[in-house]
Amino acid sequence: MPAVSMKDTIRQAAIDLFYRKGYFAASISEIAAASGIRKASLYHHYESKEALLFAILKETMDDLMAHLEACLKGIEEIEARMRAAVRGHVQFHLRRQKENFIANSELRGLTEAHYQAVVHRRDAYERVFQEIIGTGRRQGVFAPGDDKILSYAILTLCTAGASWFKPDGRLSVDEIAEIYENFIISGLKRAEGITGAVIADVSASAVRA
Amino acid sequence: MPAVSMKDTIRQAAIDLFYRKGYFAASISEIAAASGIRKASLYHHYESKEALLFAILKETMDDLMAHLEACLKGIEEIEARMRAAVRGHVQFHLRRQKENFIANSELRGLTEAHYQAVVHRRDAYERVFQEIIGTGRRQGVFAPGDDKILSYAILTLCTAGASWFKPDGRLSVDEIAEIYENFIISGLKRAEGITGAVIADVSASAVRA
DNA sequence: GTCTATAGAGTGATAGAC
DNA sequence: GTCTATCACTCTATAGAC
Repeated sequence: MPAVSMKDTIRQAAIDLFYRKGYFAASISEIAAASGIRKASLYHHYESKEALLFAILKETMDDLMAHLEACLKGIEEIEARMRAAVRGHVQFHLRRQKENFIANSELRGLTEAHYQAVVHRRDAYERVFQEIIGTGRRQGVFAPGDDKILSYAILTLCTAGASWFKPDGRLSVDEIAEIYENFIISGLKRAEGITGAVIADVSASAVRA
Repeated sequence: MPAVSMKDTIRQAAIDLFYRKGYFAASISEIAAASGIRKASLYHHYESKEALLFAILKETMDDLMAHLEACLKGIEEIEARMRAAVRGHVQFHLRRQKENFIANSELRGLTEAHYQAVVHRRDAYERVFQEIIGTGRRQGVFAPGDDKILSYAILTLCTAGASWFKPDGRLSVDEIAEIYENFIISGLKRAEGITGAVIADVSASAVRA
């Protein structure tokens, strides 16, 4: 068999184009051209443009979950679990930047059934984080708070790294992961002197409906 | 003059459709239909689809900056400034959810010149946060850290709220803003016992190139 | 300021030869 | 498994009547 199959070549070309131009702006012709074939030939490997998008998103979500489970395996202490989960999330998103970007921005291109399949996987992934946060809160390791909102906050914070990260930039994947780790653990534990007092609601005037 | 101009009606219809379907997936015909006119008539008000997108994004960015400046006006103490900035950012994003979502996801639809104009505005906005973080760090109020990365973290964290927030949901805008405020201030100050020690880099095996 | 009509290009997808 | 050719449709945008 060949080093890489045409199916994988198309996949990679699609990931690249969906990332750079967006799912709707990238055409089947372009993807085929980037793969070195004509557009009609592409339909031998994927039955539709949407099927190609779904194949990418499904595999990304499955790999993401597998990576998280591998990162958490054997770790019991709750702060260590949170650190490992954050580190794993950041690693995966920075190393597979394009796919993760697509997985977070192109869900609208999916059919209803495929959309549900991807969202169910995403929900299961988020639940792992919510469980760690809830356990830590009940153990008194983390400050009181809303598990769901905090999980969204943590996940999007790390995910966002993928949108500005440059592989040969100033900071390495692990350095960035460590910055996020410390920020998040501190945010969850709550620094001294945080009262939660509500300050004045400034200038709603500048905000329209 | 009319209560709302056709130009504004089109603007609102476009915001709604760009938000729900994405810029490329939403057509001029749909926007016109939602505005109660034919598509040819739309070109009397906006010279192209891209001009319509730019008008929305430019105004959103200008209003965002104006809102931040109003929130910070007269506040000197650094922690209070950070709280006010976060609160203002969350308020604006939750109250003008759709426009902000578009401003964060549809930049690829702009011409090069218009893209630059929006990005310059976004950079200026981010610099306000970086300045607060840097000042706080130098004053010793916040822990050592990377101003830029922390500013991206803070901004995307709050921005993300706009993607799951429901105006008549369980929590109000101000309650959400307060959760973020406390999380961020804690993250910046750093909780006790955070050493910054690097834990093992787990299972790069599950992550492909 | 809105309309009908249409230009001109590109889209996703299919038929059928090789 | 890739090709050429084409279908049926949609898209942004324009011309010109009213």
